[in-house]
Amino acid sequence: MTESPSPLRQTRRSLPIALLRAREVVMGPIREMLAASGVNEQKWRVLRVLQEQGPLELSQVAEAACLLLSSLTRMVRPMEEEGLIARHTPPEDRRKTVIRITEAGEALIHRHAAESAAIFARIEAEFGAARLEALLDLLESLQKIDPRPR
Amino acid sequence: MTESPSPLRQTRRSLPIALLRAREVVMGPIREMLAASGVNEQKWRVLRVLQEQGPLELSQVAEAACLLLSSLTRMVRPMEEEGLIARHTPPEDRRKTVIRITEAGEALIHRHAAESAAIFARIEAEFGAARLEALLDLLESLQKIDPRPR
DNA sequence: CTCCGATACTTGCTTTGTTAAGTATTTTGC
DNA sequence: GCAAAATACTTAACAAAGCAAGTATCGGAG
Repeated sequence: MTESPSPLRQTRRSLPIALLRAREVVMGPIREMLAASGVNEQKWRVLRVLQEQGPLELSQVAEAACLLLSSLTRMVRPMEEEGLIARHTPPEDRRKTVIRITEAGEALIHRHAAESAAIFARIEAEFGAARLEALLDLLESLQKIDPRPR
Repeated sequence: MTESPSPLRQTRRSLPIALLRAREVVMGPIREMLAASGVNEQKWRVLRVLQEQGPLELSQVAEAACLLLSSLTRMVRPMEEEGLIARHTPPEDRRKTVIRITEAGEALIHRHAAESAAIFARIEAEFGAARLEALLDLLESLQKIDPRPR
């Protein structure tokens, strides 16, 4: 096989693909852990946001949990029925919906707190705390750029 | 607002969220660009893989483009009908399906090559070439770890 | 007070992600 | 050879992502 494919073989490293794969590595074990409780990654993110930041409007939750508002809307009813969150409409602006985490929701988070911490500890140990910090710094500042040409 | 929410406000930086947001920053403009041609991000990834690596078996494409095989299977027929790729079954192993990019597919890539390059050039310029390299290195080595506890 | 544009969600529709099962071909072990 | 295991997809079914369009409030200009 002389293997000199006509395509230019640019094989430049791809940032989009690297981000996808990294996400898989990190979230795979988390998803696995959550499967036992019947919550998925998105519900987990919503609960974490509510637990860390207190009651929020749907738009704020969507922003913080990296979800589209429409996706969140569809998650809210099931999560309320499962007793994980509670919602109310503030009388001063009835367009809004504010949700908060319930005790059952907090309990669910605490049930997984140890394992979740173990997963991230493992990542930190395998990867190195310093490199993890560096990665987070880079990712954070990447978010600040405006990639639109012109 | 005294703002001292009862939840512990751990506000630890979250690797999963950071990866999600970074992906949005990078892929947002690409998706926008592709919308005009009626191809989505996944088809774009498949075409790029084929263009860079030449004809491949479905499994190999799925691996390279970060898709599940079942997702790829579903995309292949429409992409073939749109004339972007061609498929054939190698006689020496008729379980396999090999796909390659067509001229129309290459044309589509070339139509967007300039804009795509501009987007990544913009990212590189805003973010810094050295930091981009560092980020890619970190992401690449993150993929190599095994995050399962124990 | 009333109409108009902006907000904050909601819904509908299509495509994808994910899992699990199913089908068609090889390959292997006796 | 030949049944059993492995490989390489396919299909089915259902939750979730994304996008566009629709609904209910609100805030303001006249």
